[in-house]
Amino acid sequence: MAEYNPQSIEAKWQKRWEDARVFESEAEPAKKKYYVLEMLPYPSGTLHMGHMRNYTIGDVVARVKRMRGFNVMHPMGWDAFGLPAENAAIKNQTHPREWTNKNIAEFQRTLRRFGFSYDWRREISTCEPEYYKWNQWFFLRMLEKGIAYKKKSRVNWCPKCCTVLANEQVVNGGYCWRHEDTLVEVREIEQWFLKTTAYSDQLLDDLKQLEGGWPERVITMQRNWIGKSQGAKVKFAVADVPGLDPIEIFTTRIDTIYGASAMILAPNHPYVAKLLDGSPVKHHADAMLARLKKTSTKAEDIATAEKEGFFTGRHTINPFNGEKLPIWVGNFVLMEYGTGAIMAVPAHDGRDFEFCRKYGLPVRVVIQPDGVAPLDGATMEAPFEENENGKLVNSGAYNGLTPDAAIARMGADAAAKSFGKLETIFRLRDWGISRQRYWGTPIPVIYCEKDGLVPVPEKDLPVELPPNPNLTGQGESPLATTPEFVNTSCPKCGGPARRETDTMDTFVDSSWYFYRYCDPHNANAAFDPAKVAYWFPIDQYIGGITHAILHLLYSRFWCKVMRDIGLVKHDEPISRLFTQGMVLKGGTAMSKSKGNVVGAYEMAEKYGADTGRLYTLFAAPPEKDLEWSEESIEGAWRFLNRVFRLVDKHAGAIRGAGESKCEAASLNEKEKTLLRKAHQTLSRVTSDFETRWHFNSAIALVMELTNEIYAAEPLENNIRAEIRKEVLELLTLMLAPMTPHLSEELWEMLGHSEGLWKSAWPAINEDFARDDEVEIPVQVSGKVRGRLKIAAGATEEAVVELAQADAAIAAHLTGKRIVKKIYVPDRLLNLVVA
RNA sequence: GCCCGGGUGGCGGAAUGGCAGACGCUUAGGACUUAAAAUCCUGCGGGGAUUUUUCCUCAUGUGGGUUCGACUCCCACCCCGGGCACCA
Repeated sequence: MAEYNPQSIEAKWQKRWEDARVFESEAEPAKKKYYVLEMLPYPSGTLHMGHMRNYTIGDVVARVKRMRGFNVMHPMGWDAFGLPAENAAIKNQTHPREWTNKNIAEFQRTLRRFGFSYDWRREISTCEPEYYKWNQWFFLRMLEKGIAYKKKSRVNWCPKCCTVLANEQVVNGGYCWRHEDTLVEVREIEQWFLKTTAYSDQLLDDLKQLEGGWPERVITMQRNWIGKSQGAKVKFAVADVPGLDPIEIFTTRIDTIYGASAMILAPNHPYVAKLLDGSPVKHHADAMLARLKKTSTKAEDIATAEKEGFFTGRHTINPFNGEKLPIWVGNFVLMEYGTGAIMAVPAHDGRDFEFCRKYGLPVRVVIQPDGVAPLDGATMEAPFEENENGKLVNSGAYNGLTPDAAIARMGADAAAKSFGKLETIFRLRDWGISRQRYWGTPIPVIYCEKDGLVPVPEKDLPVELPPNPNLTGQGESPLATTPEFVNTSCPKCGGPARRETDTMDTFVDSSWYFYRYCDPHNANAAFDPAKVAYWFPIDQYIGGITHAILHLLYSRFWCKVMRDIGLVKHDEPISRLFTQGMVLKGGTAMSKSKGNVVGAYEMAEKYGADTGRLYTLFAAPPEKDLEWSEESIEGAWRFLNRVFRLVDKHAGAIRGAGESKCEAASLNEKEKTLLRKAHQTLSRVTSDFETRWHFNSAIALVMELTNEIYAAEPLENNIRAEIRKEVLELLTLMLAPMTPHLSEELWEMLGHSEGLWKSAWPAINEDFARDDEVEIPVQVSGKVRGRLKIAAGATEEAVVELAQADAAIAAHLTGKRIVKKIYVPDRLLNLVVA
């Protein structure tokens, strides 16, 4: 009697897989390909079971597809640049590279311990010059095309850190994450941007290509993020300050313009100061402005914040009817959206209604809903916001038009008189990629006094990070205070020049890394387009919902840029996306800071990788959150032991049985029953793997089969060795994608000299799987009153006759008339009585 | 406020409109053992009837509806989780 020893079994098979190079694959156009990918990890801390769930799901898919005959690429790499490495380096007086590489080694050790079927030859690390050289190369292409550009932009600046903070590092409504008593300032700094907005329409329209393959909610989140809004911009002249240009407003409802009661500006609109200069309200305006600006910070308050504002003392002219309107400043108008100025139409907009009622501004109805008594602006209690089921009133020449028709006409008229035009705006903004940090890709640009901005010539790439940076966490970019990096010569004139000291956002690295996997060691190009053409698009991408917007949007953008410079042919890089649920412990996501992690390596040491893998697949369906339970993992461990003992017990006899085959004709009843169960299980497990991704119910089915085999023990009394072989082999093969090490071991025990990795997914034998006899419930008026054993495929007449002959059922039929019979073949009979 | 998910035993969870609770955990009992662990077997939603057998009945957040039949479809509502949020 052997014992299940996962530690030795797992080490043994990992070595054999590696020696046989089982998971290595090459682009071979004659073969059907499958590219499965899990989001690359940021190597920090240690891997816990939350991470492993992601990789386990991907590995099951990869292994199933291999058994199905696909040429599978399944790579892994490291998102190795980023702030935590730099902060850790400052704290521990080490180099970010040292810290990062130590973590990578630890991550790799853990992933290998779990036996994931990665092609490790394709491993990439984004902090290596061989990789980030191509970030720089792409940047230069984008610079040529005008997609990369520099502009002044507002950034979050912490006066104590003396550096720029990312939005995520601004906490509690405007304070620094590391100095919670320090208010973050807004500063204007020159920053590099990528023109994602040049692709707004494509990024939106191509979402259609992803329908069916991506989760609906991810598509929705991206659509909202891009935020396309069709409307109009209209210029309103300023009435009582000479020499000021007109103020432009944005509206989606130009059809309501005759109902405007005021113009409202964002508190930080550049005109506010000009309008207030010399205004009668100047004396108290500053205090009010400060107050309005303050209310717009805290996210939670925005929902409950009351609309507030003040009159500037100035007026504007409605270009459509020449009406003189007061100009107000309001806290609910955002400078970041549209033009930072709106027209307030209280009768037809909820926010304007609230604001105008509060300050006593007039409410004028200009859209009269169909079929109701005329609305009265003075008394109405809620605005009429619909843009259908109504007609224009009080709108001069436009009276009687539907809102849609009015929008078209008024847009055209405004354009003809050049005070406005219909326009589509987007919420999406350009991607700011400048970071004033060391541990990132240097932006390959040089500033020369004579020649100005000069791109680094391609032959000089990569611009490498200096090995000994001046890392203090203080002051501006560390690169700026490292003279050997900054000082260089101009590629054009050879004169003295300075390098750009900003580095790139790490989302740049992850926007195209999956292309590099196709050709990871190419020294002459980011990749060979032919290899990418074979492997792309990615057939299945698996990761957390946390990346639903930024990473996936940037990746889509990058793909389109690459397509436009001729590197790839597809519009979208990822055909199918799967977002797995989180692993929780004590109700919250595992994280080091919460101290509730279950370490992956420790897990494998205690129970073995196969048990860890099986448990994460069994405990919940993959898209849902999973609450970690130490008791349940014992159950997974017990099950694998059970399977091991079963195979161990029969392996000797099976090996002795040689190559004899199961023949349907010669089977006895017990053999038939067992084979039927095995093939029925196979049939359902196959569909759980292929179409439904219900790994948890697939495992339940395999457990059920195992229980049935145990129930038939001692098998040797009734079931011939070749039948036992067939059944135990199916069991082994069905488990193989989930518990690959154990399955290999069992496969060998069953007498196979060739590795299981060479096996195809087993074929369902329909003859074995077919039921001769089925038990069906019989309902009388929808209530189950009995069960019948019937021959499979029996006719309705035969079944009804049997039912009427059954005493228990007949009892419910006596004295009643059968008014309807519903027979679902081999499933159910329902007799409706009156 | 809007948009997604989700609500089924003590717990995790199963169920193309067709026997609700598969499978696992927990737990109780039994077998094996000097004993324990491991293992194997059996029971385990509530209520009721019954002598074992077994039968009845209620039950998938709440209230309606469609249907011969609803965890599943439709309408309204409640609760939980997530995302977005004054987007003009």
